[in-house]
Amino acid sequence: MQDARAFREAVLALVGMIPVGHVVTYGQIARVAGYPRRPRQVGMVLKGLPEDTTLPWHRVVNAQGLVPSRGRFWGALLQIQRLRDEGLEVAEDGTLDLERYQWRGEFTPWPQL
DNA sequence: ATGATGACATCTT
DNA sequence: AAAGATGCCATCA
Repeated sequence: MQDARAFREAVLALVGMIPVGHVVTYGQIARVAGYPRRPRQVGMVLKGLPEDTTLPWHRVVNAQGLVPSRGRFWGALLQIQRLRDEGLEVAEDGTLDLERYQWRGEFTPWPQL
């Protein structure tokens, strides 16, 4: 590990690069950030985000396409709501079609945003 | 300081 | 295919 603070910064940066209408998994973020074995810490970072953050944290889901881990956490409903607002089809359970929505492209800063 | 917990993933029964 | 075990490490009690 290099630095917890740097890790957090990297994660936040990547999350902000997720295109609208797409989602990524925790493992994906961790891997691209350069920390292949720390998907969990990614979640820790997001948990620490302020409520008024502009970061699209709702576009981060687990590897199964299930929104929050145990089905319902503090704001699963909110996350699902937001995803739907962006035009994604999310089931009541919070499950969604990863094959269809997972972002597979490069994580680069928005070309025009 | 030690031990338990967790917005997860992956491997092994 | 489904359930259990392991890895990981920052945060909390």
